[in-house]
Amino acid sequence: MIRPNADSHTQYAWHTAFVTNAQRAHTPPTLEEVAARAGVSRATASRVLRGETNVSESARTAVLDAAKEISYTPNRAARSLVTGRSDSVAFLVDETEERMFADPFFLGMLRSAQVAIAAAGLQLVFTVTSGPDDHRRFVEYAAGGHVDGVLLMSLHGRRQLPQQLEALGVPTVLSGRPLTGRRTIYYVDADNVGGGQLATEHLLASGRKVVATVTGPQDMCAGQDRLIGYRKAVEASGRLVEHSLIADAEFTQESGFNATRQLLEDRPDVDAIFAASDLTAMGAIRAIERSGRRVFDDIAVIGFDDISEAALMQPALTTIRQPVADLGTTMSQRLLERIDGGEPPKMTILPVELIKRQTA
Amino acid sequence: MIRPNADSHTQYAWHTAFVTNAQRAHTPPTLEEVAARAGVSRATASRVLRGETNVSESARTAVLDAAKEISYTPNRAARSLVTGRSDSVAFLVDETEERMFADPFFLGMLRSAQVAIAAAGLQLVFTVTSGPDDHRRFVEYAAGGHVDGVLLMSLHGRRQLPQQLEALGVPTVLSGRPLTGRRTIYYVDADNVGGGQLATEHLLASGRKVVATVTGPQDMCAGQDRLIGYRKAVEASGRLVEHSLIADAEFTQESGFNATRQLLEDRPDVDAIFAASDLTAMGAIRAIERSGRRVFDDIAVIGFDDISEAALMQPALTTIRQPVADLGTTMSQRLLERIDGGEPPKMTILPVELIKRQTA
DNA sequence: CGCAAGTGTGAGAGCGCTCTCATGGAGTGT
DNA sequence: ACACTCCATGAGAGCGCTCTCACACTTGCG
Repeated sequence: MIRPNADSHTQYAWHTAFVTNAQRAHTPPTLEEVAARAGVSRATASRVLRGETNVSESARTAVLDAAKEISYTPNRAARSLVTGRSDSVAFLVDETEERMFADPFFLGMLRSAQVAIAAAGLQLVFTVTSGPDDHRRFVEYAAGGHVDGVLLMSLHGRRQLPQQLEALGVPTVLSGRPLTGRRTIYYVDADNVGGGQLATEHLLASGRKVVATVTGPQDMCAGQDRLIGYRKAVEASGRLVEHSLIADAEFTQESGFNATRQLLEDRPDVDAIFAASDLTAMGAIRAIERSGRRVFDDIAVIGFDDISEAALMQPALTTIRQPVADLGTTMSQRLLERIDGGEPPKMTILPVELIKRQTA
Repeated sequence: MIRPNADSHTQYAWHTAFVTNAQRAHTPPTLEEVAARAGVSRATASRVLRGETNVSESARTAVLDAAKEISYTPNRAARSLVTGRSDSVAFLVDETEERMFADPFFLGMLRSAQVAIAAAGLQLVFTVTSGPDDHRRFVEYAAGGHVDGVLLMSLHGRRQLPQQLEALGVPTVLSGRPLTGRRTIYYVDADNVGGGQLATEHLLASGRKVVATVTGPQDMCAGQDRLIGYRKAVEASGRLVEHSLIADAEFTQESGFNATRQLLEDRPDVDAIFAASDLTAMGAIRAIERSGRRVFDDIAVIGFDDISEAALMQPALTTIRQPVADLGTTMSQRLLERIDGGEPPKMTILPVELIKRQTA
């Protein structure tokens, strides 16, 4: 082992010391060295560095000084080995990378999670899975104790991933209400039902007569719930929910465009559309314009999400704002709390908000 | 330690076994257990699992079977502790999160890096730094041996981060030609000079007479080089490079809009614009339309990057395609090679490509 | 003044793995 | 048959840290 000047008490940080082997040049300082330099035992040095209080003031400063002098950073692997914690959490998106990166929602979640997790001193391991093979691999990986917890985004269908992870003792917090095992799973979600309702009520209240909806995918709770909200509002207004006013789409521009084109053919009398996402709404607007009608004047459109493009586009999109940053932050907080052994609320629904712009 | 059925040779995977303590329920199987079950020593089991060849066939299958039966996954922390490798690399973006998430370029890089790194069996630790404080913290972190290498994106100005990391023995690969230390730093970049030249030549060749450019930030090589390309092409055509045809901007829509508005006031005779990025081009187009002129008919516009919006917008944007996926993949490969002790080429410039659409 | 309780400290075990080195048995050459 | 190499294997050390436990030493109280 090459450890130059190990006992020469040089005042320079270890990494500026001369070394011969360029490849494996660096042997970072160990706790042992800090302890020796501070004149205490490894145990005491460890206590100081971990912030325990039952240490004398003199020992504390000696250790802190020594650590600083040699630029000591604890070796996470060693700590991890004994504590059984890895100080990292996985950010897992159950989508193809293509869709993950196409959707501003995920990016917003990644962003806020990154900030929250980094602030707690843990690292974010970023993972994308699509398909059962990936799931199995990830479960194995998590089982190996490589992450202390999982932030799980956008679970499709009735997949059992969260249950499996929890069974392995890996705390998991889900984004979006799960379709199964609602009792046992921790999740954070936006008020999708309330948002769908709010959007539809707004269209109705502004005097629109024939309010249609372009839905999201029905294998995800966000898609389901926003449609439920639409239904509720229509029924509350004393009307009948007409099947011909419900056009199925995904959370993409493309599918929104196609669904709306068909909708406008089937029901030329439509004068308002609640699109289940902003991307869908953008597709709907293109379809409306393509059909020769005018947005707002002929057909009002309201979206869902409030992605950044919504405010910038022409005309600016009226939409239901989802608190993406809050969602990510709350998920992270819940997870961190669970990792520390706490018992935060199992579910949290965050409120949404109507953002009135030019399309409705 | 709770380890139920430790020696009962149950055929069930360990994590389905009954356990009492809900909090720390799980003690994943260890190599020791695999070895015992296979009737070999820890050393031999380790050899098999690491894929060494000097093991008898009978031992190999016994170990593999045993590992499968108890769903064994090696503990990375333990391995890491002895090998000194962490099997993870950092994806570090030297920007505020805001800008990181606003720019499709970074997202594309993140995407391709994620795929490449995951394929190699390593994990991607995602980090965003802005400012010297963050840099210092990151250097400390990397010094602790927590990552085997760093993918560094978008280093601004003359920052010394890559040099520091290399000095610590942490292999680093940069995206974008560094402004300092070019000799010692590994980097991958697109042919920005060639791209700028190609774009400008295309405008000139299609009969445009007064070709302006809206630049990128001049504290980054991408901004500098694209401008150099513009200059080269203008000079090669036998014209003079006019200062009044160079409008300064950042890689954002907003700044592209403002710079172009000013440009059109100063030089109403402009009939073509090379914008240093697609976002800039989008801003430029808005400014052109706002001024009452028509894109292409009055003023041709060409961008740089070929972000996904470029193909979708109306009119579709002519641009220089940067091979983002290749860039990320190549960076990752270079880094992996270096981590394995190889000596890949220090610099790589990937070719760009003219994508002709409707604006030029 | 004696005993219990409290406080700071160090010795040492051990987390799960890799890797070196010694060993023994099979194969090869003379 | 003997020395030799070659190969599969296991024993055991040790990576850097945390944590338990025992030990001295103080302090408080009857």
